[in-house]
Amino acid sequence: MSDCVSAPRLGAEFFDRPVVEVARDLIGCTLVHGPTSGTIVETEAYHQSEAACHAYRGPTPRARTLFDSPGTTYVYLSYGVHSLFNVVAEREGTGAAVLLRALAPLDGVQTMRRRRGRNGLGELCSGPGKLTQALAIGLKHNGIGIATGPISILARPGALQGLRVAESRRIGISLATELPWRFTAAESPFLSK
DNA sequence: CATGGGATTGACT
DNA sequence: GTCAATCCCATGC
Repeated sequence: MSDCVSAPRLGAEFFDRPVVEVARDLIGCTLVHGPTSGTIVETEAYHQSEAACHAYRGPTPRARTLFDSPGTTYVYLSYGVHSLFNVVAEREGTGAAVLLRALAPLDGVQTMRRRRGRNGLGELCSGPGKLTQALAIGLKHNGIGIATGPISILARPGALQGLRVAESRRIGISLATELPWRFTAAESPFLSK
């Protein structure tokens, strides 16, 4: 198989599995929006059964999207400043999603530099708020299908099949911090700080 | 209806 | 190391 052929787009069925599996398997896949894309190097899983998840208190107006069908996007505003991008996992009616926390920039690097107001490759997508700014993902992209909409995820390319994935505890939360639900591409220089 | 906090970032001491 | 920005939304009266 040649890596010159782009990897297939992930369908909704990829996300119709336990959210922790989905989070781990998204490492090495490619997030694409228009001319910009990057390799996913850091993710976190969130599930309605633990208190750090927005779905913990049921389908409130904000968390409603989390209970939608697998493969639906969940975008919300953090600290009144940053849009954070998630993809809903598990069957419809279960509140669970994977937060994308960092990418290794691939295409459209100049566009990312302009949107971010930063030049360093390591400053473009190395955080959940940074990658949405670099890829121009905002609240208007909440609740759309990752399998058919303008934002897509491509399967892990052959060259990355041997990628080593590390697990650790989630970052930036105060509840359920003991769960090892953060996944990273081992030794990637593009992880969040 | 009023209030408080947050799955972050960047600037500054 | 500290801290403000900025606003949606969950909660409580």
